[in-house]
Amino acid sequence: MNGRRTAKDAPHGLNNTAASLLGFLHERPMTGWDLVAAAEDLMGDFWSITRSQVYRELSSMAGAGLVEELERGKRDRRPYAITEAGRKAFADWSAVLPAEEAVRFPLLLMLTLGRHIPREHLVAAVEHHRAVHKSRLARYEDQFADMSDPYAVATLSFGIQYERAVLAWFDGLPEEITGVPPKRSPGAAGAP
Amino acid sequence: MNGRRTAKDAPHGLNNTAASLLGFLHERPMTGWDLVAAAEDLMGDFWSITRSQVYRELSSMAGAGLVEELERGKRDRRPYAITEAGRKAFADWSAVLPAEEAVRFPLLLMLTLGRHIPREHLVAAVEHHRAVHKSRLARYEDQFADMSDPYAVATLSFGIQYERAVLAWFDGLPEEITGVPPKRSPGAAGAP
DNA sequence: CCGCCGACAGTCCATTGTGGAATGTTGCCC
DNA sequence: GGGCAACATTCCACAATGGACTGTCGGCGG
Repeated sequence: MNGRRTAKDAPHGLNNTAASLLGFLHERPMTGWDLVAAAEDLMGDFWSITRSQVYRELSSMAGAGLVEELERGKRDRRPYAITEAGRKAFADWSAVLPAEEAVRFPLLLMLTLGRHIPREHLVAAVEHHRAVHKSRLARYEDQFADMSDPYAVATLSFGIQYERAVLAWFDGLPEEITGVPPKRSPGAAGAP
Repeated sequence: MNGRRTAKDAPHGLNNTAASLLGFLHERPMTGWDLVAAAEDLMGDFWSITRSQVYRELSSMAGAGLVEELERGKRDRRPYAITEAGRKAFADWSAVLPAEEAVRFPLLLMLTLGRHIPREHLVAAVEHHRAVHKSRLARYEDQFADMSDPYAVATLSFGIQYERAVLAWFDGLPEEITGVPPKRSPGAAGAP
């Protein structure tokens, strides 16, 4: 086919979560707790890592020599530093094309099956989500003000564009689903 | 067998995957294979179910009496029909507000860590994804033509809006990442 | 008529990811 | 000096994924 490298034959052996940890550890040594906080802060809604996963990956990477455990601190605090092998593995990972995104949207599932669901439930679900997305967009636009790092801005911009698209989509939903006529034309296919 | 209350004994006891299967089975009896195909076809990129998961849920729901196994057909084909209890469980599920969507976007992870990644890798990743999204958008717009069911249209519209947003976002990415100046203003914060 | 290839159908398993409960520690406020 | 909130890790059950594996059948070339 195209001979492109995919995650399958990758020589680094990292999953995305492990790679993200190594990425953050480039800045400074951190504990699992710190790493969860950093990821939550920087990528919050479009990438998620969980405590359990983080600690699991850290100890497995420690075993593989990609990170090393530093002196324990207060409260059993256990910082890890990246090693040379870790930098190498991260560099290898970064050379591989990232996989396509996965979107799991239960509301869409519900709408797809909408034919078999009472209208009032559909309406309630849509209204709920509309509110959630509205407030997320507001939050992102707020954050956008004090941002300068172009990499952080890129991620945040994605969030803003995404939320705007979702909101526009809500506005174009047909009366069968929302109970009220669309605010805009279904908008999806026609010109903007 | 402990007395603990888990998701399984919740009012409806369905996870989203199980619920989606019951939803499809409202139309007609289907096999696991058919169900995977139906889900793939209708919700493809924004909801995914896997074979393993489907067969597991089917046999567990058969045990719970939510579906019943019909006569085996050729090639071990094993259709399931929804039961009254299944309809009830689905109705209960449909009354609950769907959870928020989860977006896992490895490219965003890569960009967030972009500071530690050679520019050429970032550029390659972005270009690759741009192509993927461009062709997905084209595919959706094609499909849009022969669609009448408003529920299917709603899902497809989401796809179209989403892909357009992603493409616009690509166009606004800064030179640090793409290697070329943005085609549009970063667009995220300013007025449309 | 036979052999075999490719699409169909289901099973199994390792790994990854999620969510929450349980446990312990420490700083700090009253 | 007691108690509470925030910090930090561990453990576990369950959900979801993806690929390998097995078997079945339909149709086509020889």
